Amino acid sequence: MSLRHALLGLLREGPASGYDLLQTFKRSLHQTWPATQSQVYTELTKLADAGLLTVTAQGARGRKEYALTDAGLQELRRWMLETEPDRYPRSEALLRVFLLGALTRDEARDYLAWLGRRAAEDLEVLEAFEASIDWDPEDDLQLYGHMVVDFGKRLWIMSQEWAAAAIETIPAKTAGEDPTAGDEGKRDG
Amino acid sequence: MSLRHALLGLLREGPASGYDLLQTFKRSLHQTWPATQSQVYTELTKLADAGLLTVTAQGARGRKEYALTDAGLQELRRWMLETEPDRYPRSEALLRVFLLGALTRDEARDYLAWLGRRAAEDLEVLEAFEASIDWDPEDDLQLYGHMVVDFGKRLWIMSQEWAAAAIETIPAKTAGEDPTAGDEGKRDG
DNA sequence: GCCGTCATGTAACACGTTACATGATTTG
DNA sequence: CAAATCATGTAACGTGTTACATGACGGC
Repeated sequence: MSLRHALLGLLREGPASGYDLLQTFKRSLHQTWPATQSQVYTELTKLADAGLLTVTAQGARGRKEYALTDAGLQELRRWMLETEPDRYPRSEALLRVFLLGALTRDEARDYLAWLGRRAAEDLEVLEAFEASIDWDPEDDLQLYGHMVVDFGKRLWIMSQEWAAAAIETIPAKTAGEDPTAGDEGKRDG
Repeated sequence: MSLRHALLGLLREGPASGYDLLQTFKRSLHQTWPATQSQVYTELTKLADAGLLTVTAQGARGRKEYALTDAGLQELRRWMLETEPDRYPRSEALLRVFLLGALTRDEARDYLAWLGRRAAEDLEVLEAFEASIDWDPEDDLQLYGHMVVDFGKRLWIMSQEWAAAAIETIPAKTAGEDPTAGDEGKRDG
């Protein structure tokens, strides 16, 4: 149940509407914790019902501004300090590496090369983003946001190196390679 | 819908029961794609209904052995070749870094140090696992499994380096730091 | 005969995605 | 006045987790 706490965390910076929070998710949190419009509005209503947020203003077009309550801040801190984050992020890209036996070795090499290229693209995007901001270490959002960006950069660099090395470990063509033909690739025992 | 394809992929290696597949998930796939008992049995039934698997044997204690059908192999290859994996894995640990402003700077440093230690532990476990196996590059499961292990090792090494660097970027104590007291930490504009 | 492991299944609930539905305000 | 953007909400569905429920087989 992390979306709840992500919202509490963002509201710590000051009051905001569902729409505002949605923009924040799109702009800065999407690569770490994506959230849909539907989810955000529903969760805000629940959080307000639970007393962790309050509606502080009603603006034009039915806009509702939410603010963190004391109970909300306590709950956020409790979650941060007393619960452990999931140990392993679920990576679909890596699951596919595991299942690469379903493809020919050429197709497997292509997939790994593609992962490497995608990592390179993501790195470029992050570097451009990083360069566009004058990071102030006295501002919490920027201090910790920059850490997340740094993690991302290191991840994509590492991924490229890994993909290149992985391709090299695939043996050159041997006999009888055709995954569409069921089990014939493995004869041995 | 990746569990479906993970099961198809594992059954490519030969027929197996739900119980067998569950062991595989626990032993080798848990860090990449966790699956619960409930989920596996339910999904196997659905896959069989859809004709992507067939029951090839009924053993003792109601054991059912499933095998991949032609349609199943085709579906697996279609998924691997024609669909793209999610771009960003969802990391709760990283989300928390983003929200570290809710803690004091000392607490934030502790969290980052803890992440570093956890990465070190995970690296040790992986290295022990890697050393326990004599990886045969001609066996698909081992070839690609080893790639996943290598990715994990690089990830934990990178994570340790990142955590150490991140701690260094937190400025030494400044004035008025108390996250329990709402917004007072930020005065400025 | 008891315990551990093998073995499967279902029900309730939480979380996440997609699609639908509506309408006000601002800008050109 | 048309289009873009602001702004919220709900319904249906798919996926994932936890808990419950049951029972056979093998070894001691």
